[in-house]
Amino acid sequence: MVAAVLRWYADNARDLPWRHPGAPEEVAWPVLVSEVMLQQTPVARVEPVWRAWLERWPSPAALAAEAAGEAVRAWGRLGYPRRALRLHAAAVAVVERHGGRVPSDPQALLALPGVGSYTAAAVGAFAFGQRVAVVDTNVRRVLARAVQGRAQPAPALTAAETALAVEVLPEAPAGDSRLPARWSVAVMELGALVCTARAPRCGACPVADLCAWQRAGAPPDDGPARRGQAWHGTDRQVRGRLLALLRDAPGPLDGPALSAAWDDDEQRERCLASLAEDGLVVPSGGGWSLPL
DNA sequence: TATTCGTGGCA
DNA sequence: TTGCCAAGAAT
Repeated sequence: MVAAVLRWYADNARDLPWRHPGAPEEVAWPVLVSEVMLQQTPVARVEPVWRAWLERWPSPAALAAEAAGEAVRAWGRLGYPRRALRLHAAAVAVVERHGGRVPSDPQALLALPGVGSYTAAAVGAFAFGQRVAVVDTNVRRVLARAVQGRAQPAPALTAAETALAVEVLPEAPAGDSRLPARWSVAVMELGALVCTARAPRCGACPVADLCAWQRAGAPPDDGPARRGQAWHGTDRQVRGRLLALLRDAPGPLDGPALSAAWDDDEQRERCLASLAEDGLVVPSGGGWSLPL
């Protein structure tokens, strides 16, 4: 399976800018930025924001020197804007705790704001070439099908899935220390381009012949139905509208200006309060602004 | 462990 | 058109 997937990746990998090779100290920050932006966000929407972000803040120190609100503004419409705040906080932590260099130590990475088990592993593998299991939704889906014979992975990451990812992670042969990391990105790419959630292109899959799910006749998902994310009328929608107004405004906005975001006064105020609690907005001159 | 947290494209 | 889903993290 390893050789087939690696061959497929060599021929089919997308040319994504954060994958361009380089010394760890050169690529660690770009990789970290990409991984945080890619959390729950499609590649196509990340790429232009990532380019502008790194042009403006080519190092953690550059970002750390700016107001957090500028990060929120530059985040644009990527969604989950708390990630922008956390990435800014991570830059500050990198400067304060690691001399401005993104750490390679897994525990140090995990300790950074906005960096969880996936992102820490991804930075370790893709920036530093470490042999660590990178378990994202793509990897989980590919392994669920190819190895476990299931249509979809469990609703939440389980210890068994992590153990399986560790089990299939290849050793680095002599002279190719980065092969385990390449395996991880290859499986992710396979999940993103071929072994997709909805309509997998099994005819184009390099491991279709040994896929447990295919061999079982591609049975439908037998797990519990996933509950969709509500949107219309939710606090998320209201928070999104409020923040959109503030992103597009040069300075603070007062109550009347923000009332344009949502008619329901009670819900609007509640959401404003929750945004303030998250640090995404701060009181400013009787109104509100992005954090300073 | 289950929820919460944006946004927009696509089937 | 509506629901699904996209390189998760924090609580």
